[in-house]
Formats: sequence, C-alpha cells, structure tokens
Amino acid sequence: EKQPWMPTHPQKPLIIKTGVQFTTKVRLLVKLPEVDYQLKVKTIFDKHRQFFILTSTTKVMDVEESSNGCLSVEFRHLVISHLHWIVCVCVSLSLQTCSFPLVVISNVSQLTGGWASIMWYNMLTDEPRVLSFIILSNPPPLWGQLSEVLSWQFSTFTGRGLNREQLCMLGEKLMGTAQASHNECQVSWSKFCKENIPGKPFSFWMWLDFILELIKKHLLPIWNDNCIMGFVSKETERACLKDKEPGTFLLRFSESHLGGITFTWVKQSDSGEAKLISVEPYTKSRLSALPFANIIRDYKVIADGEVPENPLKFLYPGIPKDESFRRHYNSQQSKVFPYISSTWIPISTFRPDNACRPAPKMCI
Amino acid sequence: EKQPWMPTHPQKPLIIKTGVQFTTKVRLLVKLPEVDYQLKVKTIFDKHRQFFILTSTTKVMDVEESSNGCLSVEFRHLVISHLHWIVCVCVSLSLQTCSFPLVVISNVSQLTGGWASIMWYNMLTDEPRVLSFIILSNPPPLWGQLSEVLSWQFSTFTGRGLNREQLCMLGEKLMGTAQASHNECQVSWSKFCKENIPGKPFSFWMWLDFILELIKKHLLPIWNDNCIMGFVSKETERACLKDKEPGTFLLRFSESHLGGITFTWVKQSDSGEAKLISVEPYTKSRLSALPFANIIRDYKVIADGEVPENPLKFLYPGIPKDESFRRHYNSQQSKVFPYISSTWIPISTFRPDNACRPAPKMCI
DNA sequence: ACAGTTTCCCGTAAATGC
DNA sequence: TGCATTTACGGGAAACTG
Repeated sequence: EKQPWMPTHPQKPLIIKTGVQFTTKVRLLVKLPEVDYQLKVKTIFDKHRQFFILTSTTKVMDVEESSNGCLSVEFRHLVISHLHWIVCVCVSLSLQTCSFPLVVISNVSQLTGGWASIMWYNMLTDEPRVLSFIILSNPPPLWGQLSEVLSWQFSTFTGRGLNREQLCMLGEKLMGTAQASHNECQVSWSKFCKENIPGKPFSFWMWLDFILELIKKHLLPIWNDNCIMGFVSKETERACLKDKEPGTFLLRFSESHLGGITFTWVKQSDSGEAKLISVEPYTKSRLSALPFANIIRDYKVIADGEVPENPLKFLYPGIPKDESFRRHYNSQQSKVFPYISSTWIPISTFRPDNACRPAPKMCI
Repeated sequence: EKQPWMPTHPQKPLIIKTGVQFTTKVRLLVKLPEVDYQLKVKTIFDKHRQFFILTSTTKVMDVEESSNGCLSVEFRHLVISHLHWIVCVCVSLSLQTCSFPLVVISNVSQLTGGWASIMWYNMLTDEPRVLSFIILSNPPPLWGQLSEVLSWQFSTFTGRGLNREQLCMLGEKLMGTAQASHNECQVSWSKFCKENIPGKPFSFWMWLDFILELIKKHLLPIWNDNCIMGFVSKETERACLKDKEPGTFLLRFSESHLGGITFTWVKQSDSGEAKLISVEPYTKSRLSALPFANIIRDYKVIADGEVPENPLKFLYPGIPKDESFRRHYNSQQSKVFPYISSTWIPISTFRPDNACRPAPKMCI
C-alpha cells in the first residue's frame, strides 16, 4: 500500500531558487562487472532555460563511502537562472537518467506556490512529466487523498499531523458544508491553490502554508504538545465553548489574517449568556517580540473600573492553564546589572461597544 | 574658512559594497570652444582589483539638463568586486580625473568601519592618496576638530547636532577625565576606531555609530525634538537627578550595550535619599515591537504589594512628561473586527535585591 | 584557535513585466 | 491598471582565510 507522498528531506528540496546554489547527485544502482575505465557523467539541462555551472559539467563516478559501495557522483555549487529538468548522462555507458521535475522560483515569496505544485505532482503521478501537464490533464485528487497528504505535511515539518476534527474543518473550508461526506469529493487545483477563498485575498493553500510556517518558527513545542486546537470553525468554537465556565479558552488559527493565531475565551456577561471574545491574531512579527506561551501566561484585559485580569484560565475542555503551558513558559531572564530588566505584557483594553462580536448564527 | 567635511548625500556614498550597484558621474567643469566631435569618456579602475561593468565602459558626454549646460556623463549599474579608485579618462581630449578614494566593503557590517576611514580621510587631507597612507602618516586630528565633525555627522544624518555637554561627555569617554581641556588633545586613529573601550568589546566609534543608527531608525522625532539628553556620564546623571523630585527622568544612551537607549528616574526611597533606577536598554529589535514614546508613556514598575505605577513623570529638568512626548505618542490602534485589539505594555518588576521575577503577578 | 573578512541567502521592498 | 514575477539589497549567520 502506497503512503501519501512525503518528502525525504524537510527542506523542500525540489524547489530551486535562482541564484542560490544547490547540489545534485547521481547514483548507479546496478552493480556492473568490473570496468577498468572511468565512468564519466555529464549533466545536461533542458534547452528552454539557462544554467550556470561553477565547476565542470563532467565528473567521474566514484565509490560512495557512506553507501554499500555503489558508484555515484555529486555536482555541487550549481546555480541556475531557470531550468525545469536536470539530465544526467553517463557518457561511458550511454546511460541517462533524469531528475524529478523541479520548480524554479526567483524569490522565497514563491515557495508556497512552488510547494503546492510539487505536492500535487506527487499525488497524481510518479512519472517524470511536465508539471503543468500533470496538473491540467489528470483527474483531480479526492479530498480523502489530499487530506492525508496535508496531514503528512504537518507531521513531517512539525511533529504532529492533523486529526479528524481538524481535517474536517479544512474540508468544510475548501468544499463547503453542503457536502455530507467530503472524502469522495474531487478537489480541483484551482480551488486548492489558485482561487482566493471567498472574501479573502489568499487561496486555501496559501492560508494553510502560512500557518505551517508560523508553527515551525514560533509554535512548535506547543503544537506538538497538542495545546493548539487550531483549525476550528467559528460555529464549532461556539458549540465547544458556549456551556463552559468563564475563563475557558482555546487556541485557533485566524481565518482572516495570513499566518495568525488567536485565542478565544468565555467571558461572563451580565445577562448570564456566555460571551466569546477573541484577541487580535498574533503573527510572526509579534511572536518574535514575545513567545506565545508567555503571551498566554501574562495576557491581561483592562476594563473600565475593573482590576486588570487574565481572562485565560482553562484550556478547553477544562485543563488548568498552567498545567498545559507551564513547561513552555520562557523565563527569558536577562541579567543586565545595573539595569532593572523589563519585558512586555500583552494587554487589551475592553470596550463594550466594539470588542464583543455578535453571536454567530448557527448554520448547518 | 573650511567647514568640517560633510557628506553631500546622506547615504554614505563613498562606501561601495561588493555586488551592489552604484553610479558614477563625470562633469566637465571648463567650457570648451565648440567641438564638432563627440567627447568620449572611459572608466578605468586601479589594477589591483577587479571590476564588473554591466554596460559599456565608454560613453559619450552630453549636455546636462539639470545644470548650467556643462557636459557630463553618468555610468550606472556598475558593480565591483573590489576597487580603490575610479579613473575617468576623456578619450578625445587626453584629460583624466580621479574619484575620491573609495572604501570597499563586502557586508553592511563593515559600514561603520568604512565610514570611520572616510571621515578621517576628509579631516586630514583633500589630496587623493591612499587612505591607509593618510591615516598612518599624518598627525592625528585634535579633539576640537574631531568633535566638530562628529556633531556634523549627527546634524547631517538626523537633524540635530551635538551640544557642548554631549561633546564634553564624548571627550571624557575618549580621553579620560584627567585632561583639563580636551580640545587641544590629539586623538589617534587607534583610540578612535581600533582599540576597544576599556572593559567593552567595541571601539568608541562603533559605539557612537550604532547610536546614530538607532536614532535614524527609531528615535528621529524625539531626538530632533531635543527630548534625549543621550550622552551623559553616570556621574553627571547623578549630579543632575539627585536633588530632583521623584519621577524626574532623563533619556540616555547605554554605554555598555551597542545601540541601546535607557531611561533613568528618581525613585523615592524609604531612607529619604534619592535612588536612581535605569531600565534595561532598549535596542532596535525591542523598539520595532513598540515605539519608544509609547514605552515612555506606558512603562510600569511593579513592586510587591503596590499598585503598578509609571515612574516617569517629569523629563529633566522638570517638564511634565506628556508635554514633552504627547506629539510623539503613536496610537497604532488597529481596527480588527471582530477581534479585540491588543498591544504591549513595557513593565519591570522591582525587587529591592534587584532580582526580577519571571512571571509578574500584575495589575496595571 | 581566532579574528577579520567574505560568502551565503532569507525576507522585505521596489522595480519590472504582462 | 492591477497582478505576477523578478530584481535589489539589508542584515544575520555561516564559511572562509590568513
């Protein structure tokens, strides 16, 4: 049984940026009868694009130390302007092989889009053909297959995949809530990666990949420790929290801001009805000023005439906050004698008129 | 009378970074009798170093639009690996001229050092000779001259130079307090730029240039508005503040941290003696999380059993804080419906033994 | 080993192309 | 004109080198 495709290297290796060096390696997998001449290998690149090679394009194969004695050769310090394929020709034996297709980008801002192409390619075929051809001609994958690949993305790059509830939220986001079962739904390339989410200036995959990056850079231990529910629709959020006691909160990725995480908590309201409040999402720039666990620990709400208070008491469903987060608190203790050290406290000022959002209407 | 040298362009134009494009321009200052042939100009570079030119090295002079009709030619998109001089030859007339000496750097981390060379060169001579020769052979400048140049640095790059008190502090820092009058003291290149300040891992000029950068990026309006005393020795600080009423504070650049600014305030102590407290210096990374004026406005100290309080009340000598800083407060109020917006509050936790708790239990 | 330099390249901003 | 793509380069870090 075939696993959903998973990269062998966590650094998105099939995407090449113009002007950035990379390495390619050819390994001879068949054992040949002893040859007393050297095996020469030459790299060739498709004619459409240009390629700059700093060393020679021809090299001699050698026994690989770290492997079981098979012959290999490595080309280092390659720099491209653009290319689509790398062809390696074994001159001596008239053999030739071809790399997987490569996505060429000119700026890291294109990484997200490039990665989408490679995921899609690997989902749909193993044959080395041009990406755009694969994407346009093959039938689109089913959500059942795609969702598994997405979960693998998370488990590969972080350490924790996506659970059934999280994938269900993603399915609804992508295909709507009308579908009874999403797993047999086809997901088009366009819906996945090209069209914007209705009302938003970004596509589904762009939204998801920015979250993945946020986790990798700022939320890794908390995510792996399962403290982040993360993918929760507003409706589910309300259903989870509405009967919980005040101070119960959950962590959720923003659906309106790219690469943002927020917390939503239950506030005791005067009328007795539970009120849900969410903080403005924290993005990478704010999280580099203060780690998220510290934000949760120290967050305060200031309301007129009341003592400032941390509204976050119990992580949903009801775990005392410190029990969940204590190990992630960062003391960031700086000894800076003779100065008195200082830090940030995250605060919100609560104003009844703009701060509470209207209760979402349940729509099934 | 010659002014201390001032750059004509606020971007440190005589420093060139390898791999970064630059432009050079040659202007013919004498009016020539009409010539019916074109004046060709060619750029040449000293033999020691390599130079890559993206366009032709030869160009034809043309009448300059923005000027009084003199002939000029401009070379754009020049990129160097290394060079020391640019020589421009007017092929047609057997004329040639030479640029000012250039400092070539390979990384912006070398800007500070490069700029020191150029300041020094311009202080000591107008002749185009090799920098290292100038620096080693000429008698060092007097502090009277150097201090004027430093003040001009500040007024050029910010909008406000250095006053007598600030320069005096710099003189003491560089030459010690033993000297009765610093102005006639010679300051060696080594003392200025090469040797570390005793007990510190950086030189005098490095310390000063990091402050200049901090002002340019994060403190410009406040600096220009004369709110920052800045260059104050600990002794002077104490003399200024010791008899002031509690809450009086001043802003001072850190002498121990590169590119840092702190505030020192008078705290009422139980014994009746004034106690001076300084906060851990704010550097560019912290100031990009919260502007300095907002830090001053919102800063709180938390002491056991007391209500958190902003200890900053009067800017030395005694101006009510808001009167000085009101125009610099940044509302940065983000409308992020349906979220409740949030910001940082800078806080310190005060313990008599100067140890700060990691997790302040606070109310603001 | 180490300090002064240079290379590498991400990520933001500006420029360019379409 | 607006969006997609590329170029430019500051700045932190790694690699290099004498």
